[in-house]
Amino acid sequence: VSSAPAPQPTDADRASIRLRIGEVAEQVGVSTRTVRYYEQLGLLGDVGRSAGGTRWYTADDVEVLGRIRDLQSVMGFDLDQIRVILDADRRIDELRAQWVGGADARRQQEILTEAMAINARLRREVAAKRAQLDGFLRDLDAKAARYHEVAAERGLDVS
Amino acid sequence: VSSAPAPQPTDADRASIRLRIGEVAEQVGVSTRTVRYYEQLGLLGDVGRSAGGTRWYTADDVEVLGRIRDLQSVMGFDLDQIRVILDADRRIDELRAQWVGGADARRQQEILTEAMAINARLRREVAAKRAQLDGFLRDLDAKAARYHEVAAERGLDVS
DNA sequence: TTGCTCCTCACGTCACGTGAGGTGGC
DNA sequence: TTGCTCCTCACGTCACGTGAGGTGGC
Repeated sequence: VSSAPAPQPTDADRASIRLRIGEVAEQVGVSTRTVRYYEQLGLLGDVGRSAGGTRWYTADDVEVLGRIRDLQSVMGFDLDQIRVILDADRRIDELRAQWVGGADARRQQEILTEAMAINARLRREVAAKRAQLDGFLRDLDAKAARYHEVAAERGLDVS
Repeated sequence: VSSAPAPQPTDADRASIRLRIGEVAEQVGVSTRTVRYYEQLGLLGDVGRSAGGTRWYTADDVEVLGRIRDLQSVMGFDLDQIRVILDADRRIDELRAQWVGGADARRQQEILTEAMAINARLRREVAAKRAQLDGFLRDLDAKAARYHEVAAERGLDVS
């Protein structure tokens, strides 16, 4: 952990960064088995390999893995649902790359509309989950209050 | 769905209510297989049976099943972690029942202290999860804003 | 050259899903 | 008595965990 400010990686850096599976697994907080499993399911696209067979990962791969982990642990989605979201992400990146190419405007609109719909649906689901958590929090606070009452009634020391 | 106000069940009602597995499963929103699995793991205590072998559930059972489902779907806990919380719940209920009995004050204090500790830990975990969800929500809003920008730049209609 | 990390099977586990084949209860 | 629900195996699935046995790379 350096105290110097982390240098912002340029696009060239992002593409040239080459991490081994153990490094990305630790950065993302999953096991190497998990990283290989996601590749097997096709969630990571094409993963680079050295001549000897060792996998090499880029900064983009790390970002995707972090996104999978978030969608899984925070929202509880299964890998099929996550695949849909990742696919939309990728199509949007593609669209962004075609910015100069001036591709079919009709197709661009389709992709953008779909991405916005997925984003909006996700937002609703996250908001609903937040509401559930708030209810949970209120229950816990009510319970804590009751515990304190009982302790006071019985003269128990639970400071 | 009746429009009349639901009568509050008395303690006697709660104990005498007898539901079959399909009814409780539907009320809680899980499968009958899941209800049997939780019983097999010992999360439900002793479940009643008719002479023919059919399981009978009380209102208390429905409450426990709902709690399991919440702890699982909202917080993402596994069944071993949930077992710890349910056990604490049960010890607290026991303590409440011993109110008149005037049991060992030292033991009561132990139980109450443990329940409060579990409650406090749970509260911290729920609050942390809420913070994660808030971060997620901000990301989604930023993304939606970018989509709208891109659409405006390119003159796409994504109303 | 020595370790540490990587590789590919392949079986195990958790939390159920999903029939198969048979009995129970309003 | 007729259905619909319940019962118990038991195999399947998803998302990995966990060795076994062997090779790779600074």
